[in-house]
Amino acid sequence: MTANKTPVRRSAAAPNQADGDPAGSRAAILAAARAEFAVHGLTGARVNTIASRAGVNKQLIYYYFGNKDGLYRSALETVYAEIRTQERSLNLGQMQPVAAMESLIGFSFDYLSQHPDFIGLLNHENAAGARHVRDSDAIRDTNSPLIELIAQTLARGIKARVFRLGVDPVEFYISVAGMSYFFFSNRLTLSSIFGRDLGAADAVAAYRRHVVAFAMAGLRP
Amino acid sequence: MTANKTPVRRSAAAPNQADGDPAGSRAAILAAARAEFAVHGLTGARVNTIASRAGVNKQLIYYYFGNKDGLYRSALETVYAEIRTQERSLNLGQMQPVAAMESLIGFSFDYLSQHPDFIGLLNHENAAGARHVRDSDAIRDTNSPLIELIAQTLARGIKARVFRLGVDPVEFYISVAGMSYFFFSNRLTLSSIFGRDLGAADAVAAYRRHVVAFAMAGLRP
Amino acid sequence: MTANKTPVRRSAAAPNQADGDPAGSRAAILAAARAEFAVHGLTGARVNTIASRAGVNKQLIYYYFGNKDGLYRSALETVYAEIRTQERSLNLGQMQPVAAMESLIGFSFDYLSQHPDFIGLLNHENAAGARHVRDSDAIRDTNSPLIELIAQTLARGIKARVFRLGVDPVEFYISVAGMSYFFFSNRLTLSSIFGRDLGAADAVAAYRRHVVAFAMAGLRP
Amino acid sequence: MTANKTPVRRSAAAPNQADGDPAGSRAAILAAARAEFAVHGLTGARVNTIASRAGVNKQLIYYYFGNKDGLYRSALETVYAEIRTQERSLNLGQMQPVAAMESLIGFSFDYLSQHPDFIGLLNHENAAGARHVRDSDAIRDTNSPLIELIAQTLARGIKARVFRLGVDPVEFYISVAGMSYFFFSNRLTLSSIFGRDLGAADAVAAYRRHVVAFAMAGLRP
DNA sequence: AATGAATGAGAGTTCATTCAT
DNA sequence: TATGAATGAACTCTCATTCAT
Repeated sequence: MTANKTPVRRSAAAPNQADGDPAGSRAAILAAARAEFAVHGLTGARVNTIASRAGVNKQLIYYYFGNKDGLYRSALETVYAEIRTQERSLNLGQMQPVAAMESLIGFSFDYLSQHPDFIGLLNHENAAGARHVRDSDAIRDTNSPLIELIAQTLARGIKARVFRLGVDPVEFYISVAGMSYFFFSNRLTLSSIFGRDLGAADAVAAYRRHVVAFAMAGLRP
Repeated sequence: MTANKTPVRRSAAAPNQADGDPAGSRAAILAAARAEFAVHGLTGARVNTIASRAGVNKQLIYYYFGNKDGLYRSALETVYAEIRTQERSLNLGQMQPVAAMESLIGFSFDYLSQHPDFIGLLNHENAAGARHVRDSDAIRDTNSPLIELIAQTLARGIKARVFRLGVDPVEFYISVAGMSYFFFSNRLTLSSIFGRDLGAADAVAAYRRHVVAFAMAGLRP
Repeated sequence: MTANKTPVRRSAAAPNQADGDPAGSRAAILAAARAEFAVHGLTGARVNTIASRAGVNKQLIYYYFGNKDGLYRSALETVYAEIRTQERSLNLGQMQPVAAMESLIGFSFDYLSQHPDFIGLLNHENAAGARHVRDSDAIRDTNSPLIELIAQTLARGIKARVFRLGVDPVEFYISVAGMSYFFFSNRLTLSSIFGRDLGAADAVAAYRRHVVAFAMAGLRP
Repeated sequence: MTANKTPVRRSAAAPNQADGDPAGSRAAILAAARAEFAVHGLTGARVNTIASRAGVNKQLIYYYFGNKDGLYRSALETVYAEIRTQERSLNLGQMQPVAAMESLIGFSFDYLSQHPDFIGLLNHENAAGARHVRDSDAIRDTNSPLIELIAQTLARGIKARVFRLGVDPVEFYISVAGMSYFFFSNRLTLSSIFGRDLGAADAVAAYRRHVVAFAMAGLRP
């Protein structure tokens, strides 16, 4: 009667839930939201689905995030914060220009490979006018270190006569990211059209090698 | 939509409508559908919106296309048919390998630049599992001549010692298309993040030059 | 097989419904709305209740009136239009001033007696800030003939030395209407407080006599 | 309510709150409740709004009043208790009948003028069936001294030959209260309809004079 | 006395679709 | 070929209320 009075909880019913754990509930909602929004976009996503995937009561979403839009904004900001954190952990200063640039290209490829949510969210956000990214201080204020990294590495490579002159860092970034992004983003239609399974591990590995080689070739003097 | 809906007279109100013109009505619906699906995807698109943009009665959509899914499939097939037609009109056989390849890269860039609907439809289709592209005989059967064109041009260039060996046509195509596709697809978020208007005419022109130069550099022996 | 093909309809299920009769459906919705809004106000009213009382599908309300607010506005305008029509049918020109004024006071009493919806709608509208009345052109533009009638009758009575000078028509109207309005509007609490059933027919009749006598006494020179 | 609800710190934010002051919290809740119920009625009122206006945690309302209905009942009883107290402070015995009656009419007008909450609560209570007034012992048991005061004053006036015979005190009360009540209760719609601002101080003062004069004229022998 | 977290029921509204002509 | 009327299912969101501390 005294000890173990903890009432029976409905835990373990849903996979990601965190009952009685505020921070956990919030995190579970965000994780489920990212996945759902990535696939269906803001309009197409279902709050019901997010709630049940997160293992929480639907209304808790409104309690924490106000409305669907607020949840979407939070999911978007979380995703951007994550990639920025990853980008910041890149340490290329010690490496030779060529190796540094190869790392950077590889990182870009690998990140997209491992974060399909990021791609999905960005695609829908762009299709819908990118209003949320534009309006989010949190996203705009934590800017990417990549452009700066690229610029520095390009400069070092030019000095070392291994890279050619006249490459704009932003354009270079867009090209490199685009080669990877398009591969993952459009993998399904491309696989259908070409009759080749681009999701297979060896296809991915081969394309990774191609991207690195191709981009590096584009930098040669 | 507000008060006292005494049936709204819609004639001559909508720009794309074609009263009493069967083929015109059908075409107007398809055009409106493409635009709507491109922005919102299959789930997010609204049949009501498509009808009013096309200037036709909503029920006419069901009369012609059965249901929303049928309309989506038709829109998708139309869009693919269009790009295939354009691709087929490319005539590179007479050109030198370098010029031919530059034409091809430029064509890919320009087509995406001029057909944002195509990008939007593909993005949503991929996000939703690419089921419709996979299941459409019409799309799969009219396969792209680009891979073959690339392969032939690469071979000619290798023979002429202007291109290097070992470039896979499909991978090359994905890289080249990706550089352009990502630029247009993600133009809005990229503009926000980089604080640079990538929609401006000079930015587009500059990036086009970059893409051609960069891809060609990647082919040098 | 040929004749009597009319499919079985669910008619006669709900009392006020008018299946397949657009004007009837619209009217049934409005009637149900008036009753519901009169009792519960805009916020408290339930669209579900209105639909089922009208015997129509809930969504038909949105089809015809856009939203709850549009329905409320229409109900309010209908109710005002009705009382204006009744007021206009008053014909006092032929009567002697005293008889004319007694008719007018009696009309005001009787109308409120027979239209509890009108009272309920007005009470809620005032409680909520009277925004809809203020914003409705239809209501403001069809102004009441009562003030003019009162003014003319007062003038005739003064000339005939049966009414005193210095009575403002608007203030007189408000007083007379108020005596009746308050009786019907607050009948329930007044009955409770005074332990007297003010809804009983004889109580109503007695109060009617009182109002006429009291108001007329107030006009004596 | 918008994004990222990290628990809003509400202390010192709301004007009426009384942190750590039990009686103050209770009073703040009641005051907020009266205002909210007066405008929106029992059904339309929002517990959330009352809590935030009172500057207290929503749950505290349940701690003190059980549920929304209990809070409503308390608000209603408080309001009735207040007017009864005011009524009891009237001291007309020393005054001449005419002056006494004028005081009484003026009191009724002034009280309604100064207590719009009272009007709002009564209106909604009547619209909803007056169940709470009927069921509240507290309200029914502390009956109004006004009817007795009116009866005594009328009797004194008849004796002094300044009032006529045959005026029923309850009917007289309803008429007098009605003239004032309707003016304040329906001020907004009346202002709209007549295009005259009945909330202006001079309009109120003029109408007060009218009511007193009109009612007194109705009592003349 | 006071609070943050959580929930079930139900509200208004949207939407694809069908009916009937 | 074309349209207005009508509907059921589902969706976002609100709200009173309870839990647990």
